[in-house]
Amino acid sequence: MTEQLKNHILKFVTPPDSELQSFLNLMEFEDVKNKEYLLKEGRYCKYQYFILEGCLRSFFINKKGVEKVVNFGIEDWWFTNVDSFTNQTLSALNIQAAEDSKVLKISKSKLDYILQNSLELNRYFRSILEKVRIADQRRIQFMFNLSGEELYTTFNDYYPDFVQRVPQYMLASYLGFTPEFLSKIRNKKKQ
Amino acid sequence: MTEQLKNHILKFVTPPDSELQSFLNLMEFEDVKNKEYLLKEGRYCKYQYFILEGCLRSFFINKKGVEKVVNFGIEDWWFTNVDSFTNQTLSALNIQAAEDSKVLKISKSKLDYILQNSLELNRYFRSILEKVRIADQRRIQFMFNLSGEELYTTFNDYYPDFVQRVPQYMLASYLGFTPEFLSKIRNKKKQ
DNA sequence: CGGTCTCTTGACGGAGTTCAAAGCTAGTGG
DNA sequence: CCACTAGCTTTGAACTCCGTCAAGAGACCG
Repeated sequence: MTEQLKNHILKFVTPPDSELQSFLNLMEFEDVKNKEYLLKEGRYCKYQYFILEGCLRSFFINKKGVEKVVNFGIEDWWFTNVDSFTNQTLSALNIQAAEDSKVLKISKSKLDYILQNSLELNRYFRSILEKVRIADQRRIQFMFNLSGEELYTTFNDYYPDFVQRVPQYMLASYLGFTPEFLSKIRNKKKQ
Repeated sequence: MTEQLKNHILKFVTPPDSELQSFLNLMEFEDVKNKEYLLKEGRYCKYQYFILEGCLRSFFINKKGVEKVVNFGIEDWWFTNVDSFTNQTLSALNIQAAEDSKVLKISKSKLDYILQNSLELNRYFRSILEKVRIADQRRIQFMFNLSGEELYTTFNDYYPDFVQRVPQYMLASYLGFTPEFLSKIRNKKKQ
């Protein structure tokens, strides 16, 4: 079950076997059905999740009562609400399964323990954060630079198979516009 | 000169003195005047910068020839183009001083060397990345949730003194709209 | 004092939203 | 196996926020 995470780690760093094993032993398995919640707004985010299969999303409800999708995560991605998890503050976000999913999770105290001792696992999580930061920065750049239609086609080109996996209204929300508008973009392209 | 960086590090971690010193010894000082470039689009981003005083910004020029500000950095912040720096790819961004500034810089190879050996400095840079990730996530949430006017007033409330430090057109660009529109927001508030 | 850089103002246009209604689709139970 | 429902997507008309363009007014710096 932790074999998949082990392989992921070994793509980035090569920790001593003992360190790696004691880390993997701290991970707990969890099976979540589509639409189940791993975190609800107003609670503390206790875990960081490694997605084995399926898809998670984080979102909040804005003043008008509309869901806003902040992030998606799929296989081999780490997923959490960084803010609530690292600062131990109340979460402004929900985390929910967007498909039936299998995840590994680890609590903050256990992760902290590991990161106080393992050089290589620090390097691993630092690398993960670097990648995520690069993704966030690209996303910000795209949001500034592209029209709604361009955002959609760009996203479609980058992740052609992912687009099939989630409802259109979630994708629209993630890209920053309404489902109605996305529908119009899609139908314009057909002609 | 490196005292300020040392203090910053000690707020997060407590590395052995030898590690800390050898790290600080690798930092190089640079004095930049307002509007000087530390990185130009199409080049490699060779350095990560720690800002001692002043203000840096990163930006790109979009298809229409308009400057888009991606980030600002001020005293006690690390600043770089993560994408170009970590992946050693050509930079899509410029980094420019937005005020007369003093910075410390370190090259990728030197930083990598440090991070292969120092547990505590790995923890430091991981913490920095966590903070930065939290900021990016908040920014994405704001951009989705708030109108232009709300973005401005929110930013104004968070960083009231910073708003005075940069030209309005840079701030408008950073917030994702035009200087004309910002001007209209500001004048509406006066009445 | 002259020039460049920055900010303001107004008229117009367009990308995307809102609201409401209807059309699909898949799952559920009888 | 069909009927029903709930959730998702489509469509269209009116509307709004913000961009574009152009011209002018300040402000700063050599």
